[in-house]
Amino acid sequence: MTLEEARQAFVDEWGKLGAAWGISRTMAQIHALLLAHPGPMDTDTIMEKLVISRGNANMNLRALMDWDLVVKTNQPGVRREFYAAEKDVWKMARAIAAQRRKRELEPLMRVLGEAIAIEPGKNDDPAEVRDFRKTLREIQGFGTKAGKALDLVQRLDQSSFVARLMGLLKAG
Amino acid sequence: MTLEEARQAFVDEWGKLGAAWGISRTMAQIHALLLAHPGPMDTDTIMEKLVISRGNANMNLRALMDWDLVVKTNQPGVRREFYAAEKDVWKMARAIAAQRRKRELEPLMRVLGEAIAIEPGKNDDPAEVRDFRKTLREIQGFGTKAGKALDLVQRLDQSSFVARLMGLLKAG
DNA sequence: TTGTATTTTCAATATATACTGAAAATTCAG
DNA sequence: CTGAATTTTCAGTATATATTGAAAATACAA
Repeated sequence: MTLEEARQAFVDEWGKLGAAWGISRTMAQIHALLLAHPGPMDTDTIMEKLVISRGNANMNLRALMDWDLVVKTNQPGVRREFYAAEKDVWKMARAIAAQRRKRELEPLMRVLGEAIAIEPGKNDDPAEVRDFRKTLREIQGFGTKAGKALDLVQRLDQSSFVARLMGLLKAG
Repeated sequence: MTLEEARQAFVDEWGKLGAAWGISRTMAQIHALLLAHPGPMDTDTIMEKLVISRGNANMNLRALMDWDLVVKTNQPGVRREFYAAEKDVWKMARAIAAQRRKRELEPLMRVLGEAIAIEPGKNDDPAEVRDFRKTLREIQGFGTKAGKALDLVQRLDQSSFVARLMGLLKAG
């Protein structure tokens, strides 16, 4: 396996992983490509390596920047823009956690709150209402804990968090 | 907001959440429907509530059983099969964690191992190989820790795990 | 400025994914 | 067994999502 083949294998697998996590395959592949190369890369190189159109490359790069996973850089004297992935895995995880919290956890928690707060109509079976609320409260509790965990992840750095977590896990 | 409206809101939101996590919207909606009702439900009721075909309902119920999120039950004297969601949120989370570990983490770790173990060709820049391996090793390290955490989640019950995690997080 | 390299947008199109519906298979009470 | 109820399968179709490519907008060196 040469370097290029290994990179290709990584790009493919990262793309699959992205797809399984609701991120478009191409977006994950661009991310992997940038992760797998030492320096920043320009749009044409990305287009060529992944065999995708300029529009596609541009849109997905924008999405990656939106997720704070990729930043634009400039090379002195060169007009083109270059793109680089954040390579610190911990920062990467934090960026993803922050985004998913905002995009998914928060809307869910809002709906749970509203659904639990229903004023049941007189045709609603009180036992069913109780059951429904109970299930939703459980999910809400789980979500609250997940949110707190994500908050801490935002604040701690990798070494202290992971060290503590690992200590905890060994003790468990 | 009546009970039915609240259920509908929950089903919608859970469907969106599922879609964002790479689970088909309908699969997540069926799951939500079962979570939001006290007893098991038969295929026709699900079809009617979500306005979907029999084939669709059947396929997604099978997928949910595959994920260990839903079980078939029988009612004495009734031929039809009834379906019920696991409502314990912690068990639900464990089931999902176990599946995702197998489906996503394990294949990724295999590819990472293979890519790190490349025998670089003589045309491969040693510095690039070193960089590439460094990035992949970081991801591998992260994956290993995530896997260990998932292992523990499998073994501990909710109260002891969450209590320990919360203690940890407050201390951080 | 002006001209050109570069990025961005987006309607049209292609592709992937999900869904339907009816036929085939299965199950089970009688 | 028999046959009706029920589940399962899957080819065909619909829908959603991703991608292209070229025109428009933008940025910038001269």
